Amino acid sequence: MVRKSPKVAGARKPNMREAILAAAEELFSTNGFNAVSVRDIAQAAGANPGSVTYHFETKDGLLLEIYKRHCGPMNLRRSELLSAAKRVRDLQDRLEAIVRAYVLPAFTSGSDLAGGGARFTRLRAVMSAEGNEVARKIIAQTFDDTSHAFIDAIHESLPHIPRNEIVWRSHFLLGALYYTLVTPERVSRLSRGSADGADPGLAIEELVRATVASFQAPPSDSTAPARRKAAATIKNQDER
Amino acid sequence: MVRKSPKVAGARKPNMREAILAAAEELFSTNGFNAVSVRDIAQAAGANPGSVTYHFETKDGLLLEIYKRHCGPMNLRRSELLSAAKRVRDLQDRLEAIVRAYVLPAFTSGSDLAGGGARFTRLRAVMSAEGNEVARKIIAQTFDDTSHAFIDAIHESLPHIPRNEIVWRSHFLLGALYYTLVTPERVSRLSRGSADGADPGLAIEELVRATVASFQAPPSDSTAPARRKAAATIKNQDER
DNA sequence: TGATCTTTTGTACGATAGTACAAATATGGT
DNA sequence: ACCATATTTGTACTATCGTACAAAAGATCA
Repeated sequence: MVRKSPKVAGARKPNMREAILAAAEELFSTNGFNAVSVRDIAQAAGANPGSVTYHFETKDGLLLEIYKRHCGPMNLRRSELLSAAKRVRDLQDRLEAIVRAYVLPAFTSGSDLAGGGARFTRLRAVMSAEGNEVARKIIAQTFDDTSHAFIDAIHESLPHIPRNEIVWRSHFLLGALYYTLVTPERVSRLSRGSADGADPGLAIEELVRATVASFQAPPSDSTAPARRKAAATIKNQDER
Repeated sequence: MVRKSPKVAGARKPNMREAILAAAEELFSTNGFNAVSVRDIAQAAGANPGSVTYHFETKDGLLLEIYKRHCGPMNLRRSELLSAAKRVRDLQDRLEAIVRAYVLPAFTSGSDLAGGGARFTRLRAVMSAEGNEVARKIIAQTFDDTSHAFIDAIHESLPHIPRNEIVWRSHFLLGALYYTLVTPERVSRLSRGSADGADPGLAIEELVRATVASFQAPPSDSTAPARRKAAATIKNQDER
């Protein structure tokens, strides 16, 4: 008897299903959904186009499976890191730990898939930019809980900042995160080669540092009655 | 006689070329390049598919023309606002003015095209996510000068921050900007309806506020020899 | 008005898309 | 060895893609 297991036969042979998933992930995340054909994916995976249909039925089904594969592990990792971060005493350090707990799983692998973290996050970035419907549904279902948990945790470490401000700023964090994964070479180009946009460690540190500071900014509404002047001057110029 | 003017006949008749450009802009910026067919564009513009070929030769040519149409005005506007911002005396206020000069033209119109600013910025976001080649070339040629000008200006108002840090943080700014235009409804959803992600005025204020704070964050390198401890603890946990 | 040029229309062609499906092959239990 | 099942292959169908191009329609000016 000993574990025959009709599916996922342990390891030995190259698993076509996995190869297709990996190829699709890579191609979708760099070229977008519509620019990649099922034939492209099959070729990259060393498979036959029919195999894709066999394993995933449709192209949408393939995308859906990629999401299902990654969402669980990544959110689990985030929960673990968030729990640990919440136990940090010092409020400043706790905030940084929370932000790091959000950012880190997006760059590194959320499961045993090699390098899958950054690739999957890049995929999510591209799908959200393309307004992909399949992705939109999954994302709202799967990530909103996590997002709320992080927003609440950040809010607790910054009680004087209104929750809406936290929402905005965590939205900006996600945008920065996505963009860094989608266009890392732009950083290298603009910094004249002295910084590598594709270096995950560096990107994480920079992103965490900047984001923590942004969360700590004073709220926009009904505060700082002074100061306003110079900014208002410029603003009037802006709008003719 | 009285103004016949072969092109751009003043107003009266609907200008097909403009209609096609507008339709393409809208469709590309919401669905991506590859998901939109020339026929879709023609239909949305009330034109014949052949007209698109006549005016722009190819689909790529149409995209190129959209970029040419907007890049000049938007960069001009940014230059004007940047010049004004640089004249602000107070360093803190100047930084805010510079950031605003960068953000504002991306939301509001850079020329007389109605509401074109946000739409075109959204288009750039989507194209960059899809790795579109036509866009990539134009962007590097057209926007890098502007980006450097802003980075330098910010650097001058924050002399103690290394230039590379400014590059990273302005990169994050652009990512946040893009993402806000691409997925505004996410803000509304997460803030439980009490904030409208699609409100440009609100988005600009929040973005400027958060970004200014992020620029002012202390540099990551070789600073703050204390503090490090708690963060390092969490980090070790992260990496197993 | 008639001649000339610009713009729009209608249609068609070859390429490629997603997917279906039967045949071929590999696999694992008996 | 045999069978049943799982997987892979090869191929074909239909739809739609970007684009070309000739004909129709509209505009401009002598």
